Amino acid sequence: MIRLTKAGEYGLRAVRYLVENGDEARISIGDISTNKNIPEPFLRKLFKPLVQQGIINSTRGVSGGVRLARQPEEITVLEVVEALEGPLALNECLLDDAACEFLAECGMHDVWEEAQAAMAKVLRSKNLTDLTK
Amino acid sequence: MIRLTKAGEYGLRAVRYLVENGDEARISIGDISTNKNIPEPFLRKLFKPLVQQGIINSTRGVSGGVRLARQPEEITVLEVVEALEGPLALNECLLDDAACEFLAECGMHDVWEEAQAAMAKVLRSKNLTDLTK
DNA sequence: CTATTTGTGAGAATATTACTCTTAATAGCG
DNA sequence: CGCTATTAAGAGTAATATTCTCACAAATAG
Repeated sequence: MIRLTKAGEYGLRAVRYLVENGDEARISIGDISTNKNIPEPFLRKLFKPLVQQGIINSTRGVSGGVRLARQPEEITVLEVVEALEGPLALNECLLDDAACEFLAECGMHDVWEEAQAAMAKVLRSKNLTDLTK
Repeated sequence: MIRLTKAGEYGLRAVRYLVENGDEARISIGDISTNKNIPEPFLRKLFKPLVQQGIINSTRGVSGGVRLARQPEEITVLEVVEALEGPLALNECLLDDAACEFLAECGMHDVWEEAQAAMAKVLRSKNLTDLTK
């Protein structure tokens, strides 16, 4: 179906919330969940890859929470999407040549590659401040 | 995960087979299935939307089968992909505004729209003869 | 120590994808 | 005309991925 999943949708929504409320030191995942209408335990999971990817910074305990690890201008939308959804790959063969049993005579491989590059270019050209406009 | 499904993969493969074997009047789905290594009953189902969309022409009975309904140069890859996978929509909000509960303040909508347009442009610029190169 | 907040693992519910089996139409032949 | 072989069409089922929940563990400020 070639569509963003809830993981991407929710994750982006949460990150945008952090961009807009970046003044405050740290924001709890519970807050984000309430304000952005995202199931809390699910959202909690989504932060794991964002932290691993160096996009988000988290601390536990009282007055802990999450915040952007870098300036929003320095984080591209592509980066966030790939952290949440895995590497962009419109077709499996773009990730792993072995996945295509007809690679040599495929014909589609190059088309997908070109389409994906066009899409990636757009997502890479936007940073997190672009989302608040 | 934002990825093509087997429906798109198999369907495109089948259509390409028709482009390459267009000389013969009609080709049975069983033939395509054997030659392109696609589960037959599943492939059968994929032809329904292709026929409805006016991409493929089918007749039942002895010496029946399927063939392209138009010249391959006049069929774009986008058309085939959309017949098989449904309309291109990287996010649900691009299909139906009501799907987004935060539309007014979304910020992502325009980004997805732009990314999708870039991708669609590539897929629209390719026709079926491009797949045989 | 205690209240608070993130982290983790197992797994249930739901949606999507992939596949199979049965039914209907068609052409050709006797 | 009616039977039969052949082929597409449609209904129904199984497998897989996604989404979400729950229970508990680990860290931290005060």
